[in-house]
Amino acid sequence: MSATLTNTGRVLLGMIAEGHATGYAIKAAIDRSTRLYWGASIGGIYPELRRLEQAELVSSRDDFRGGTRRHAYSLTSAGRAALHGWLADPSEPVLEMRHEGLLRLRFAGVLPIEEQVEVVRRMRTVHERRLSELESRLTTEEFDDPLHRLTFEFSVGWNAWARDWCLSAERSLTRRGPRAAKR
Amino acid sequence: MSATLTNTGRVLLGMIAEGHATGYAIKAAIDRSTRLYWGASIGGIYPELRRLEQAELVSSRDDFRGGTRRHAYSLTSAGRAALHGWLADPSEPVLEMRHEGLLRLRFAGVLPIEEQVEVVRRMRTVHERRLSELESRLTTEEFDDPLHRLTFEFSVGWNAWARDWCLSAERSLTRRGPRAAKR
DNA sequence: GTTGCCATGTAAATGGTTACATGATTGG
DNA sequence: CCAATCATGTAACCATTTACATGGCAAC
Repeated sequence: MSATLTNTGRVLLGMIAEGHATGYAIKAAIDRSTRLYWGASIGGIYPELRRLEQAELVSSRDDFRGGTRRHAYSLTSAGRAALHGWLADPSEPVLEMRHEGLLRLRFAGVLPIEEQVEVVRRMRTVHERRLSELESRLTTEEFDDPLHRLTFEFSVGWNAWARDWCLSAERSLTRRGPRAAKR
Repeated sequence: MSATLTNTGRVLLGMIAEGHATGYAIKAAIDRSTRLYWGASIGGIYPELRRLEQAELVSSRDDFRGGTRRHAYSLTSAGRAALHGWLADPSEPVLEMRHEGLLRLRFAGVLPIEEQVEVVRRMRTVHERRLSELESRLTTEEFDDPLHRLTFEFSVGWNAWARDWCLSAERSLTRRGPRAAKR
């Protein structure tokens, strides 16, 4: 039974397809790329790899590096099929966001207007920090895969857009003026 | 002890501050506004309300509507202080995304180029669907609170930006041409 | 009289993060 | 020889989602 492939499992399949063979290497690859829009933490990766192996979507061979035993995973044909099936799946993909900065702004009405602007400013710095980190990586890192680069650029663009939105929100809040307090 | 205020708890405080008194009404208000950037589901709301009450951040009085008992919550002064403290908190706010469309695109390299474009197209329709839903609500619904409107407009803008990004990604993938297959 | 909404609640399962533990290898 | 990195793993915990269950009220 192909049964239930978890979302973390799908990332693993994709990463293994790209040639990242060990749990450790996969984790590093996730941190370099999908973490921005789909995270996975090390504590969940190893058990999930074993589950995938049990489901026969991946196979592993022991690969000794000196005395260190590591598991080198590769896709089975069922795994390749599962990956393709997921990519071509016409069902609505998950899209959700947890944006505490926006959430704070949503409730900032209880604060005086100057502090409301501060809330947006702090929201902006989050996006700016992300943006400058990503932009510097864009120049220093190599992007082997064109789709890795493309999705990376999505993150750059979205953070830039959000920063600009914050700037314009700050202006519109300030324009309302420090004395035009919300009731 | 003010101790640990969970993120769901914070949304509840904010909603109660706005005058949404019952768990049910709070849930409805969340669905109308913060769901886009901070969800909470009904199963978690009632227990969390009781936890907040135990922590003395909110107080409830029984409010009978005929034979239906409902709990009308309001903020205590400690609750108001906790809300203000959170809003003014200079620490880095949470910002994360789960974007399956992007994730699929990240791994779409295993597919032929025409199907890669399809992956982006499906990602675009997600944003388009959201966008048209939000835009229609923008004209029909009333936005009592200006910050409710502002954060709502953020979601509109972000989905529009993402749709445009998809369109340009589709063009750049198509330009690469159906014969320039990825290695 | 029945459908749909208001209203509250619990239990189980899910999915994930964090922290801890271990140990080998590599490079300075 | 020490620190950093490679490598795997487990246990505890956490928040949240889903499903189920109950029942009154309002409108048609």
